[in-house]
Amino acid sequence: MNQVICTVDVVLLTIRHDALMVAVIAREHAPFKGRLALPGGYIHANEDHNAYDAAIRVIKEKAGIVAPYLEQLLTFSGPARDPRGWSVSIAHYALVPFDLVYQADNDVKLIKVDGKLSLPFDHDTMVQKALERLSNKSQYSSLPCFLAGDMFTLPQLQRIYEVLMGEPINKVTFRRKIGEMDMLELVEGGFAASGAHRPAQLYRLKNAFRQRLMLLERGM
Amino acid sequence: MNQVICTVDVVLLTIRHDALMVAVIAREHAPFKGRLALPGGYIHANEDHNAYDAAIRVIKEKAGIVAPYLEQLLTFSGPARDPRGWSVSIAHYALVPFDLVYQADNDVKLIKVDGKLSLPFDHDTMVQKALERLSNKSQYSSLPCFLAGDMFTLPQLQRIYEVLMGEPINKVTFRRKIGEMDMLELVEGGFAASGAHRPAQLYRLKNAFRQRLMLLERGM
DNA sequence: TGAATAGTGTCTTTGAGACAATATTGC
DNA sequence: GCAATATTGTCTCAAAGACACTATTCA
Repeated sequence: MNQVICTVDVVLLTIRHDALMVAVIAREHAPFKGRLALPGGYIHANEDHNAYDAAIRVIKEKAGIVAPYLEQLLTFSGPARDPRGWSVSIAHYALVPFDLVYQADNDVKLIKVDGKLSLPFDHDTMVQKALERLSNKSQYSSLPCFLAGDMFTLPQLQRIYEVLMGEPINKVTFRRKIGEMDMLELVEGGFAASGAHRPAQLYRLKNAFRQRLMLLERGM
Repeated sequence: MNQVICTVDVVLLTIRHDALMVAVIAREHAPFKGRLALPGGYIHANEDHNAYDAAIRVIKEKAGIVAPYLEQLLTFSGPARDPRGWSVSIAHYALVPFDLVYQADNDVKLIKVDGKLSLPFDHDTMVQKALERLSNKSQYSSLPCFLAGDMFTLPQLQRIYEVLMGEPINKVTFRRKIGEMDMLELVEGGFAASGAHRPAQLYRLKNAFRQRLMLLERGM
């Protein structure tokens, strides 16, 4: 009556060339052995403090990194989503700067999220729900900063916001909002030169905002 | 290694005399037998289609009603939250008009949520998270309508919004927003007389909005 | 008629977006 | 200087809130 399989899955997202990418790995075991799927695994009751810790462990084991941002997404459940039987998967989503995924020693493949994914289980739905959550939260928080690297320019950050929200933002408004949030500090003497034009000032997140989200009263 | 207990819990909320109340029931079995706690129970793998259906079943069994609004909240997990062992509880929250809870034949008790609750397990946290979610969603959606009855006046609805959001709303702005959402229809000849003053017009939700939320671009 | 709440009109203030002017770089 | 992008100033327009006026009921 309570034969329920308990797992966690992680929708690990990053951004590259103005495109959102999701991390997938070839499955080592049945079911769907060899197929590309979201990183995931059983909850280890003897080892994990809770599902969040299980997700941290999965990211570390499968992608070799510690994600700057990780949040519980939704829990998927039912008799048919996993051929092994009635199952529960506590889905999470993680945001990681591209360099962090790329430099790590892992077998992760990155797939653009705008095409058809055709992942096994209900992983397509998980990705879709993660994108919805991300799109919503980006409108009224500092969440997108976790996809930028340690240092970034305001035009770069604006492009990230635009990719996540799926629509252009007014430049003046964007800078006003970022100013209101008061979460960035200027990198002294740091400029990003990228061609025959004025270089952009580099910024970094203030320490206080590396651990928590800044919320906006009114959205972007 | 995968000895995990799987349950669902429901934060069933209603509003009475401008105060938010949560439904609790005396526990029939150990642990915490006799203590007031959120309605919940094991997932029945042979019977439930998924966790959402399990929550519907729990509400029906324990409170004798079908909630107009039900949504998955968060999943709570860990070795210590339930004395029976490493457990997962998929928490949901439900919104129900007061009359529906009150008329039903059940053993539900309603407690104001503003005092200290001291519920067993991590149920206090569940209630707190439900209130946060409710407060957030109320700012930019029609969610509070599910706490009103079949018919209601605009002043009544405004008071519900104010209770959920925890702050007063400008009357003119409120009516402008409700008008924009275009989700209410006037009840012909329906007025709520309540004393020595002009009676208020009764409205009801248009049919299309009984099943889905209306979202606002900018919040209340 | 007076008190009380419902409902509406309108003015003021605030904030978002448009536009454009200035700044800095490599060629 | 010219092209290209960064950064900032300012004007315009739309939305939110304040205020007040009218409407309707019962005592």
